[in-house]
Formats: sequence, C-alpha cells, structure tokens
Amino acid sequence: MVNKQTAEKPDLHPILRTVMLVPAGNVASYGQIADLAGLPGRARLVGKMLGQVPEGINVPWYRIIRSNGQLAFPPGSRHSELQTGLLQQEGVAVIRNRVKMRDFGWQPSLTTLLFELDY
DNA sequence: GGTGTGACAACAA
DNA sequence: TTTGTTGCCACAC
Repeated sequence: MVNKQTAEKPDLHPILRTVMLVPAGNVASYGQIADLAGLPGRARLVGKMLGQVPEGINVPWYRIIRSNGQLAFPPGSRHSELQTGLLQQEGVAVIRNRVKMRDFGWQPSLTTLLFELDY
C-alpha cells in the first residue's frame, strides 16, 4: 500500500514529515521528533531544520518545543508570542512560556506510527 | 581535520 | 524553578 505522506510529500525530509504528524492540540519535543524520524540523538538537527522550512509547505513548527515543556524562544520575543498564540488557538495552554507535557504531550500509538510513517 | 555553532537533552545544585 | 555544565552530532568554515 502506498503511504499517504510518502505519496504526497515524497521529497520532504523525514523530520518534517514527522513534525506534520503531530496532531493539533498536542505538542512534541525536538528529541521525540528526531527519534521518530529515525535519527536518535539529533534533536538539534530538528531545530535547525525547522528554522529553514521553505515557505508554502504546511509544517506545524509551533507544536515542537523542548523536552521540559518550555518554548524554544525567549519569553516575550516575537516568535514565542506567535507560537503561544497558535498553540492557544488549538487549545494548548501556554503558561509563562511553557506547556505541561503531562497534559498536552503527544503520545502516538504504535499503529499510528506504522500507518503514517513509511520508510 | 580542528573549531565553533545550534529553535536540544539530561542532570546537578 | 532557574542556572550552569556536560554530552550530543551534523554542518559550515
């Protein structure tokens, strides 16, 4: 069977495809994305890539935060305000530049991964 | 091939 | 909770 993501975004880097799997209303950490993308230990690469996402493609960069729940951008910065707004729109509570991973952290089921990630 | 750099992570105080 | 330190690894010089 042809995987949906692969069929529609064949040239997209695994990291970005993985980011697109994070559902609205949830957040994931850089390390988690790296792991799921098959690149354990490369959380920093995830950040680097998100900073270079070409315009026009729909990647929910704002759902990716640090493993401790903090937003990666400095509090009060324009980026963090934007990120906060986008998350709040989805129902994710952002308090003092941080999110409760306990409540909003993404925990994909094995079947989700098997169906959506095809590589 | 050494050195510095990241939208990080884990851990210690 | 906040700050510092160390580990991490691909990349660009």
